[in-house]
Amino acid sequence: MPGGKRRDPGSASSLVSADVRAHNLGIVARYLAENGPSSRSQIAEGSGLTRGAVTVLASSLIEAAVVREAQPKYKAGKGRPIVPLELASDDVALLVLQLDADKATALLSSVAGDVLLRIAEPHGRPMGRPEMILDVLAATLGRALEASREMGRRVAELTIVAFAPVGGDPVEVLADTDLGWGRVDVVGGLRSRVAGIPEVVRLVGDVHVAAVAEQGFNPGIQDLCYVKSNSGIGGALIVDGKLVHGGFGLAGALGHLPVQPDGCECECGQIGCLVTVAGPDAVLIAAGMGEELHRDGLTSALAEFSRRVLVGEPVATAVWDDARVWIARSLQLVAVTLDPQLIVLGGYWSLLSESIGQSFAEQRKGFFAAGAGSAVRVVPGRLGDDAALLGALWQARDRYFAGPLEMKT
Amino acid sequence: MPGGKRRDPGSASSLVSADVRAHNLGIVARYLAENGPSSRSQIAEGSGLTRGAVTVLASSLIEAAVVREAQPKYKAGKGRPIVPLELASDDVALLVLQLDADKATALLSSVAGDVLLRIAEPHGRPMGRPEMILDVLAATLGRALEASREMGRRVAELTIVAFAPVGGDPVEVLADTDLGWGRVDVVGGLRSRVAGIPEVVRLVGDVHVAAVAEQGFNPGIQDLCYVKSNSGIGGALIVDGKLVHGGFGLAGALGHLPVQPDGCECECGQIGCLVTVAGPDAVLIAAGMGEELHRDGLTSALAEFSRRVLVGEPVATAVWDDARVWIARSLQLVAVTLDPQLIVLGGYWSLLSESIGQSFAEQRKGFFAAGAGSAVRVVPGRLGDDAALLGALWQARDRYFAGPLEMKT
DNA sequence: CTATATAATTCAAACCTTGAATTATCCGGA
DNA sequence: TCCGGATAATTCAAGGTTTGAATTATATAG
Repeated sequence: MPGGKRRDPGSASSLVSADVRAHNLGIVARYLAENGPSSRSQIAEGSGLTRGAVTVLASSLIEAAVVREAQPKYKAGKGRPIVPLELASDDVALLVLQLDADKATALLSSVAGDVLLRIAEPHGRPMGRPEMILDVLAATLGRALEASREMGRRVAELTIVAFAPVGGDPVEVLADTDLGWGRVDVVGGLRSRVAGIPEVVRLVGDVHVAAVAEQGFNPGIQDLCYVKSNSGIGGALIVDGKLVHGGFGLAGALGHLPVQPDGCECECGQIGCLVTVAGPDAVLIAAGMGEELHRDGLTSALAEFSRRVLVGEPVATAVWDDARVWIARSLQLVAVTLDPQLIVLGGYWSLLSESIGQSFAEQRKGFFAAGAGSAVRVVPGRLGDDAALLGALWQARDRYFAGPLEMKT
Repeated sequence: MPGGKRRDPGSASSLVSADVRAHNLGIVARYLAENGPSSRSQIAEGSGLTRGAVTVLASSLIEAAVVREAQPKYKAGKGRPIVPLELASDDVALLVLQLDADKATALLSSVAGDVLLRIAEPHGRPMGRPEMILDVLAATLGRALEASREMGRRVAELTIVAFAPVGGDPVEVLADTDLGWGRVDVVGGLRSRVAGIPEVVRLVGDVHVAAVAEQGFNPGIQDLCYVKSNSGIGGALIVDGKLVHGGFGLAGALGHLPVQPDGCECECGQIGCLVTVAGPDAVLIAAGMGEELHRDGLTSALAEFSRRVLVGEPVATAVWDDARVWIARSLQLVAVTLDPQLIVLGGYWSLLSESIGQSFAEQRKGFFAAGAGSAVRVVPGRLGDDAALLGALWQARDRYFAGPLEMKT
């Protein structure tokens, strides 16, 4: 029985008929996921497949209960009416679990993208204590799994959105230096706390999947740099349409870009990291907002800081005018290195993106000004806080459709 | 007649039997290119294809004269003797043309990788004059094409290795800012000077293809940063095994990384570019070697400078100790951004790679020291001045074998 | 009620690889 | 000289796949 053959993913591997079929099945399923209910002819038209082929492929998908025929909509045309196909998989769900500084969020979705359940559970636990954090995650996860069970849906895949870069092994370990977690086996820790966790579990960085989501909202963009500031400063890179992980999973950690050669020491050990000059704590302290920070928490304090800058409050403005120059310098360092088409700002920077864009333009003014390289744009993220959840969901959906029939076994 | 169908390369395209065959033909051809003459069984073993399939595929390739049966070597084993298959294509050649500051080089090669001809033509023309440079290139190209004709070989593909980043359009235009070329239609200029230029012409950056070559010599490395200094400072990035071009073709231009915030103005318009503090001219002038530079040329002067540093000559050493810190800082900026597995130093930096590595280690000492990210290594390039030529040749060969039968039409 | 138009299906044909069986070729020993 | 053993290469039926034309299905319009 071919098709289940394992191959070395590094070198070019031989192809076989079954691979063709799997690929084309994926095309049909993804077409439905992206374009909503569609007739077989529409799919054929839009995908380049033949109508006959689509018929056969659709039959397989229907038999596997991945797709079903929907109610024929009221129609206008002349000929035989359309029979819309839509994603079925009513017994399957995708689950995304995200941990923030102040809450844990669970998002349960159908493979078609419909949100089935959203839990946002506030917690007051200190982020620096892995065991307590895992308890919080486990509780939320348990509720989501239970809800899924009640709906009669099997969770095909669990994605855990981590608040920091994911270490070398992309599924097992979370290595966070900012919080001093070292290496923690998140998945193992959750398994020992909650029963019924699906086999397929992925651990992804929040900025990474957020970058994926923002790319999806900017059609045609293949090279993108996403930078976000909330708790700390994080970043992720998309090159040639694909997320960059780097050799050890740390690509895009722009918060620790040593931008200021004669700066002060960062807790990471380097000199003049971007976080030391433009990180949220540094900015709030410099703006004399330490009190708000302790009283209202980071997110509120940053929102208030942004407000003050936007209305032109002198102290905040002065602080920000200093900080955004360093941010712009960092962006230019990345821009020179990678030559992206787009730089997307997330977190509270999205509120202040215009001023960052100004600094960036000044910083970049000279650089090959006559060449095409000056076409890079700086824009605020369009998805706000949901970017990471959405990106994780899209990734999960894409993986699900990569082999729609294999996952049904 | 399917197979010739054009598809949208952006989105996922449907697959068909013919694609399977084309893919597997490519596997067989590439296997022979990489491993030399091999029997059908060896190919089957090494590629994952069935012996039966290899037989059929080989027949097609033999019929198309891409492959032929070689002389059966004297054998040791017991059973039926091996019939080695080797790449034929005796009527085809690949041509690479490279322009340096002091010479133009043409490399004519069989698709199997055998060098058929190598011309190195010194020229004293000023690099800043496109028309004169094109004359030089045209002369060398003409000689190479003529030689190929005499050998009875059709040049399937011409690759021009440019000494600077290639602009947005990856085949037509060379945009060099360091030399003030602006945008020059290199291919058009050559076509108007020389007859018989093949249809397929690619224009690539020297550091880009050099990076490809160095990656090939470091098996298993998928994320690599190649940095070279000779005339100026250039760099190229390989991410997930693939060369990065960036949105506008300028990725990896590390010479213009603004590493020194309070530095002096660069001719590119920015402040504190790496070239201003560690570029070849800056270093030679600071070391009091301006005279050697004018008398012996850049390459000789840099070789002499390297020698002085290696023997510990005080002035050169002092200059270098200052420069390599900035180089190391730049490398760390890239390392944080991209998290590569390997940083390869080319040009005269390869001679001084150890000292650069030292500075880099110090620079990096604190950074996530406990994490996996500290595993990046800095090594000298192994291929010297031929790296670019070799890389260009490998790329051309790979492209040739991507569709061995299509190219025979 | 008929003509028309569009959607979906069917089916022979062509293409691919698989995997077992068969043939080819050489070595070593009796 | 002859024969068994071993390995290489080929052959061939079988089972996938898509294609493309022909066919069937089902609506609307007049």
